[in-house]
Amino acid sequence: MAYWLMKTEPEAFSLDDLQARGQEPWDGIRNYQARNFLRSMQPGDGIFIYHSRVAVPGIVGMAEVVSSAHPDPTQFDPRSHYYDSGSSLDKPRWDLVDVAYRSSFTQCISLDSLRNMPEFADSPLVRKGNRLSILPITESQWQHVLSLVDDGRQ
DNA sequence: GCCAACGTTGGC
DNA sequence: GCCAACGTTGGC
Repeated sequence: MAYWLMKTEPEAFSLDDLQARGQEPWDGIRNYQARNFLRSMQPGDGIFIYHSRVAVPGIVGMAEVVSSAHPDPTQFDPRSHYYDSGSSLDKPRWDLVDVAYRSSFTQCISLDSLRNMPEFADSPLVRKGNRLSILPITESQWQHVLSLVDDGRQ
């Protein structure tokens, strides 16, 4: 059992969209470090969903990994924005996992507040210029955020 | 919308 | 294998 944080731009795909669909293949990851994290995910792992490129970026709710990593089909589709001509069916370069909606926080745990939590002092999440869209969350980070939303979780 | 920070690409 | 140029991310 491990914990992760996944960023999304709500304008493209929000936590509400995930809630509406129930479950979604998390495609389009095109960064090797993020892909390697995808590959180490297991069904049952917890996920914080983070909204980026908004007025108040932060953790907005929770999801769960419901599949292990498998090839991202968009890499093979020339019409896809995520097409990768350097990838092939027998040697796929990019993977995805399926993600299921779990809950929405009544209140966003903002990046600003995360910066003030000792638990997140060493997290790449709060480092300037960080561009990792998937990153591991420690047990203490997970528990701490949960403790802040315990009475506010929907 | 701007732009700093970063990862990737490709010429050499 | 270096590194400039480029494209993208994401806070602001």
